[in-house]
Amino acid sequence: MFSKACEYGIRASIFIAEQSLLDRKVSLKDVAEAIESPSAYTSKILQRLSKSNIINSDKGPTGGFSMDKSELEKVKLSSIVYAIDGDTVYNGCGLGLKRCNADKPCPVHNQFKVIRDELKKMLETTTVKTLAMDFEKGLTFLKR
Amino acid sequence: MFSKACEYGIRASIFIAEQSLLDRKVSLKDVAEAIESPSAYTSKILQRLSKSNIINSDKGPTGGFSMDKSELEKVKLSSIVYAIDGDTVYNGCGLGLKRCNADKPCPVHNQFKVIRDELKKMLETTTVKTLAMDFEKGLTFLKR
DNA sequence: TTTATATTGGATATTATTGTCCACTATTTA
DNA sequence: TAAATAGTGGACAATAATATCCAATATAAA
Repeated sequence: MFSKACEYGIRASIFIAEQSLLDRKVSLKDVAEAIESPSAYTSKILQRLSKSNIINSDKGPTGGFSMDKSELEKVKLSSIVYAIDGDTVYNGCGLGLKRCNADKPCPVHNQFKVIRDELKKMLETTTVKTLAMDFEKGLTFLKR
Repeated sequence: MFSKACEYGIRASIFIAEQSLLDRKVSLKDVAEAIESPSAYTSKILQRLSKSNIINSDKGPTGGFSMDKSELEKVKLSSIVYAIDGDTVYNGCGLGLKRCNADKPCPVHNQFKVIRDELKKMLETTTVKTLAMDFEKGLTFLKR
């Protein structure tokens, strides 16, 4: 569904959000351990999220990654997916055609449209804050 | 969503099915041209579909690929996807966790379950025959 | 202002996927 | 039985995705 980079990105964001709700900045190492991901690779992903203004990053001692508590409910899963995987999830043809659309549809265009629209709606309505709160309560998990 | 191999596999099956409905066997070259895919790579994919008994293949002159007209409505998209991509579409965790399930769910487990179940249902109820008939009518396209 | 710490950015390595090449086998027809 | 045709299987090549390494930069605190 998503690239591995995007999966790490979502998991990392949820962890950073959860820690930010507790007023804690986290280091790259913290993130990589929390979501069980290769840290150097995770670093690249966090850079992209930072450049897309989804997370904050601060250098130096006392530095680390964080998210603004006040803006947390504005961050939807769709923003993260878009920042890392672009819009292929929404616009890419299910059968890989370059110019597949309602006028010149691939054989599964309509069937996929239903699924895709559902997915889009879900990503656009799910906030990182909600996911972070569930994670904080121990209801969900970010590794294994 | 699916691997490129799987996309080619689905497109190839629809083309072979359509031609079989017209009682025509098709060559590898025919398939590759019809779906605009690299023919040597397509060959490998057709081999897998053949081994999974989704398509027939005959060697020698007058040989080629075909599907049994009488069994065409029994062939669902799900069989093709399973033959090429396995069950990751259904069972893989949306965030890449190895042991994600209802008991120990990832943060988006439930949200994804809804989408995934829809997708599964769609793949299991869509027959290649229907898709081939729409394609035959010129309603859908397999390349570009 | 020096030191320690943490992210950044670029180069590089590894792995999986996608794609190619070619000799071989099976089969039909002449 | 020879020749032509079409798929098969194995090795190999190219590309993209994933992952690593390390020097550079920024910054806080001593």
